[in-house]
Amino acid sequence: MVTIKEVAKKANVAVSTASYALNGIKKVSPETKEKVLQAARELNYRKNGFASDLKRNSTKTLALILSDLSGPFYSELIRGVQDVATDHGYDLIACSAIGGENSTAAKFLTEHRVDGCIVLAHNITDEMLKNVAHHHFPIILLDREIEIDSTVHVRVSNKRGGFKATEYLIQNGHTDIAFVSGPSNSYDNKMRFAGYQEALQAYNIEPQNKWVVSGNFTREGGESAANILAAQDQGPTAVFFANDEMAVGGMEAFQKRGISIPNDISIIGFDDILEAKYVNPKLTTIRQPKYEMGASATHLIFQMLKNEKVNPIFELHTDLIIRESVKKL
Amino acid sequence: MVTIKEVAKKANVAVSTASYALNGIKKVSPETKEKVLQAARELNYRKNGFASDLKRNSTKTLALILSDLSGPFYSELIRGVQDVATDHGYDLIACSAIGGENSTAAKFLTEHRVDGCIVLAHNITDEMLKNVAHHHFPIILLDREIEIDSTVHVRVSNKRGGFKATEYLIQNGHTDIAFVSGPSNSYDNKMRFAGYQEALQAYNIEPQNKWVVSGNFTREGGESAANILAAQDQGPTAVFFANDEMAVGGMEAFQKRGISIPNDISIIGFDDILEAKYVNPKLTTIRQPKYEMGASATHLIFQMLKNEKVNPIFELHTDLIIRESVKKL
DNA sequence: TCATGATATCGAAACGTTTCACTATAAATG
DNA sequence: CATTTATAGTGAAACGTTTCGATATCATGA
Repeated sequence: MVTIKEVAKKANVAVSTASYALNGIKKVSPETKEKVLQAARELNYRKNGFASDLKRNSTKTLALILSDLSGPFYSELIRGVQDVATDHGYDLIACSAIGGENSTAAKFLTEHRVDGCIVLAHNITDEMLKNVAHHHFPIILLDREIEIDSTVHVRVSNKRGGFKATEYLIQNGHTDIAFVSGPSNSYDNKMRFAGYQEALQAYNIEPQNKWVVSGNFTREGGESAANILAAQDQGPTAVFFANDEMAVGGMEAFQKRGISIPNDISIIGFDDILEAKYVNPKLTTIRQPKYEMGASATHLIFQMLKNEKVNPIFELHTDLIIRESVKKL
Repeated sequence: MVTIKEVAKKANVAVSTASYALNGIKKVSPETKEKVLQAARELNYRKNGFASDLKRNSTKTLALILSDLSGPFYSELIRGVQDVATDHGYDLIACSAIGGENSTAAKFLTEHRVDGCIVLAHNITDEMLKNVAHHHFPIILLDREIEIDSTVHVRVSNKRGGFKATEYLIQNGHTDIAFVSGPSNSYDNKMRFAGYQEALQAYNIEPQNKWVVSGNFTREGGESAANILAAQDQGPTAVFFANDEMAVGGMEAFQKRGISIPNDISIIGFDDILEAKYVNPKLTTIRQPKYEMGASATHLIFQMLKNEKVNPIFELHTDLIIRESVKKL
């Protein structure tokens, strides 16, 4: 491994001069600069990033912590993060939280390996975040409930979104509305369900326990939830799936049983994933501003890095996207 | 930022002792160890990862370099990488090559910030890889052509796959077979096309230029390619899309024009993406062993890190997955 | 009792940078 | 000409760890 010392020696200058030259600092004359760069080229010098980060005490890198690198995840959200980070001249890496305490995520979270983190991972414990959060290390939390000092939440108005979805079904004449829920430890899911309940109540519709079934936010979960609903003798006329992934699975399952959408049953989802407009019929859903979530989160990090005070909660709103999967009764 | 020095002072030991204690090295008595850990806990000490990497001269992390973090990309491949890396006690980070020379990827590639790299990104130039490759820094290349010393390629037998796909159509009685190609700078695409041509020749079918159209590996590209083909007065009876993404778009476009699959036209894809079995009709395609690609790539890295000699090319094979989108004529 | 070895601890050097405080030279000022 | 100022370059300290070699303590057994 060739170091800056060797470059300096080859160029016949002090290592400080070499460093200035390599970093393009004006203090050095054009000739010596060229001499140094030439030497570096000849030796194929590559700087050691750690050494430099260590000295500079800053990495100019942000980490995006995901439950699992191998997705599926919101690519638009990532694009939002990426764009803003790049704008600020920062690098972005993504790492996985699989393995909890021993995960890569944990390593990056605890060992000062980045200047800030965006956490979108259920498998990082609140405990761990508490231990690691402090004023000089900005952490942005997505889809979480707990309050931690010096930590910021970016959220979407899930409850209002759940309300809107349900209300839309009601306005189309439905009263027998099922809810297919995600994992019970998801904050998003909890809020969407709350919105559903609130809408039923607002319109004086009696909630039916048999119509809330669990689907775990996965396509397969959606399928089995649909099967459960379809098997009931007194089934619902509309289903609100707590995310699109489940809705897509559910539609598939209904159709396989010869149940037509939206003629026999209406479907609404949540998220507006890419696929939503490619399924048949196209899925009516609640859109989350995913790009904006990523971008806002990242903006917040930079504000925190500049020691500006920021509001501990940042909420974005949702939109109803009307397509073809809901029929007026 | 509390350092190991402060921990040592608080525990009344030398910093070396503190280091031994914190790293769980036997040399230190149980009592002092506890004393140190206690002090560390009280001070909320977090080690500085760089300093430690710098000294140890190893990071125990691998980087996966992707064209764009915000996908779409092969999650199974990533899972393969992840699993093997974890098995070896290594961490994995993903970074984006957007921005070329100034990308995060470039930074990780050049600045010794990881112990090895897997590159799945067209936007990293061959030039750059050449500059950075050397014996102590394992780099595995996916979907690339160039030969660089001390660099290893993991490939899939794209050509045989392209051959198989085309042959399957031929065996089903098709002779008028279109090819929808990906970007011309993709090695994968080039080989799949070569397989297509070879199969036509093997069965004495005259290739038709008007039936090879370009779709850029994207869904939209697939749609427009399908539209071009559908507009021809003498259209093909079967289409081989060079990847599934395009095939899905193409199917949508055909169906929108009232052309039924597979009754009016047969479709075959390449990749076997998750969606392939969810579209209607289910897509017949060539499966790439994506998990195995990731896993093999990572295994190769570890062999290289152990200074074992490895073959510069590692090829995996493809399988024909028969579903519903091809009809026997 | 005295050498022997094991055990626990310590001090200091090292990893490869960056940057501060300085010096030497040359140019500019009055 | 004497003095200031700007410029180009240097040496050394520092960043926070790990680890080598040395030392001190103490029990062991001949």
